[in-house]
Parts: sequence; structure tokens; C-alpha cells
Amino acid sequence: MEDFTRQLAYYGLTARIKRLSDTLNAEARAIYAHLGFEIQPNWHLVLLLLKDRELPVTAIANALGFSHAAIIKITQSMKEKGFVTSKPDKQDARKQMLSLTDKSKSVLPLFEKEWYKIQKIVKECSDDGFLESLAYFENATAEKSLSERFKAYDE
Amino acid sequence: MEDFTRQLAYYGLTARIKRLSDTLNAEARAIYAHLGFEIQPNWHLVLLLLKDRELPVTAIANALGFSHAAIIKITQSMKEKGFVTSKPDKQDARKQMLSLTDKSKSVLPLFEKEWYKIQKIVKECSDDGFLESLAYFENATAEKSLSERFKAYDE
DNA sequence: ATAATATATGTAACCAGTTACATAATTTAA
DNA sequence: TTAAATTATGTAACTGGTTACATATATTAT
Repeated sequence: MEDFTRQLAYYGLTARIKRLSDTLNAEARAIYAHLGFEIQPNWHLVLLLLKDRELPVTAIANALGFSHAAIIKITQSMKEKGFVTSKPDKQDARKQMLSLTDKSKSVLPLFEKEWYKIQKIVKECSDDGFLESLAYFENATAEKSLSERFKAYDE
Repeated sequence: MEDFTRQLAYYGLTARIKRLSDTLNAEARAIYAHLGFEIQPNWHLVLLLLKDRELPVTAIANALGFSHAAIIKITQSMKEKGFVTSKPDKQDARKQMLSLTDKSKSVLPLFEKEWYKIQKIVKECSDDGFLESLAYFENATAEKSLSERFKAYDE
């Protein structure tokens, strides 16, 4: 029996999306290993985000759609590898402003060259409407979540 | 800054897919809680798969695209809740044949009614090409993985 | 027949995220 | 101006998957 989840159409969507997510992650890891880059998936988001700005944890979490706890973990590993630093905000002592180190800035052009290739390859594997379809779904569920829609269904 | 990952187009795909996956999972949980169903996301895959068949662990793993270890964990919880049972295969003593219990069979029609609603709602949130786009990506990366494509890129 | 290889299940350790909770700083309101 | 509410960071416990390893059975080759 080949891929039961496809036969299920919308019933199998969740599982297929999960699988796709795991695949993309594993592939990113494989590519970084191949290149000898000591970075992990998702770090590129932080690197690109902080490229032109300095931001506190919560702002990064909001921009990327992760929990603040996740951002703390991610940036802590990035700190250990010397890619980011933090210093308390002068105006608001609660905030830790995160920014790229010189090391980051010096390797970023190299990273960006490879990310560009990856992006081309991902695009090559996507049909024309993929990003639009994804945005459509994101917009629809942001407007009214699936569970809210479900509760409203019978009324 | 609203959703930096969208600005990144294909650079942000992985993160958006991950987020979508997590959302779908959380929403499924919320709906089951709302309905008072004592099942978890992914269980429906196993229930539908075993509805008309008896299968060993590995076959389920292959059909659903999970590791066999994941299937063991999932079906163990399902056993604890009384939805599946296992018995050793007569022909091959290595295999544990998994099948639905009477309890499962009796509640399945009720579950299927609600899954139908969920499926309608997911469809409502998807634009026409979504499943096709997803299949396109799955096919492309199955044929040649992203990391293989990457390695071949420069040649 | 027996040795080597392959397959099936099960377990352990790990991983990257989550939610829930704790604490400190800031802002708002009485 | 002080109490209450909010916001920001950080930590702990949990979760649902993974890979790596161990063991039992079956299959293949000699």
C-alpha cells in the first residue's frame, strides 16, 4: 500500500504537512553538513532578521512565529557558536537586545550565496501556486481558526 | 514587523510549513477536546487504515510515512485506550498483527461523521491547487531529494 | 545444515519545539 | 505614590517525533 495519506485527500493533509516539514528540516541539516556550515535549520531566519536590525527576544518570536522560549533556546545555541550577542536595552531593562557578531557579518555573504542556491532548488520543486496556496490557508485560518469554524459548523 | 517568514518567500517556506503543521495539530487537539473524543491527532490515520485490514507495525509505518518506532508508540497509546489489539502473526512470528477492537468499530461511524466535517472545513480553508501543489513537491523531492539536487547544482 | 544476511519489533537516548510557571521591570490606575 | 496589571525574559517539565541500538525470527547462500 503506497502512501495511504494521499488516498485520504484532506483527511491526510495534516500528516503530509508534518512529513514535509520534517523532510525540509532534515534536508537543510544534510545540506549544511555537506557544506561544513556549523549552523542549524532556523538559524538562517534569525541571521537574516538581525542582519539589518537589533531586536529583543519577543520581537524575534513575533516576527518568526515561534514561542519566545524557542527563540531563547535558538539564540543561546547561536551565542555559543559566536553568531549573536545580547546586551540589555538602555530604555527598558527587561529587554535583551540581540544582534549579530562580527563573525556573523563576515560569514553572512557566504551563507547567503548558498541560501540562494537552496531557495532556487526549493522553487524548482514547487509548482507555481504553492506559496499562494500556503498563504491562502494561513490567511483563512488566521481569520477564523479551524476549531472555531468547526464549532460554528452546525449552527 | 509582521511575519518576516512571508517576506522571505522560498527562504521562509520551511518555517511556514513547520508552523502550519503545528497549527493543524493543535487545532485537531482542540476539536477532539471540544467533542470529548479521547483520541489524538494521527490516530485517525491508524483507525482508517485498520478499518478494513489487519496489518503489522512496519506496514502501517510504510503506509503512513512514519518510523516504525513512532507507530509502536502511537498504537501502544491506542491499545491503552482500547482502540486496537495485537496478536502475533501465524506465518511469521516476528510480526505483530494490529487490528481494531470492537470498541473502535462501534465508535468509528461517530468519528467518521466528525472527521467528515473537519475535512470539509480544511477544504474550505484551502485554495483549489493546494493538494496538487503539495503532491507536486512530494513527487519532486521523492524523485531527487533537495540535498541531492543541491550537490548536483554546481555541476 | 549452518552461517550470513535481512527483516520485524521493541527500547533508549535525543531533539526541537511547546505550555506552564517564576521573576523582574515597566506601565497604568486608584 | 503605591498597588495592580502587563510585559519581557528565563527555566522546567512535557511531547511527539527521530535515529541508533538490541534482540528475535526468517530467508538466502554455501
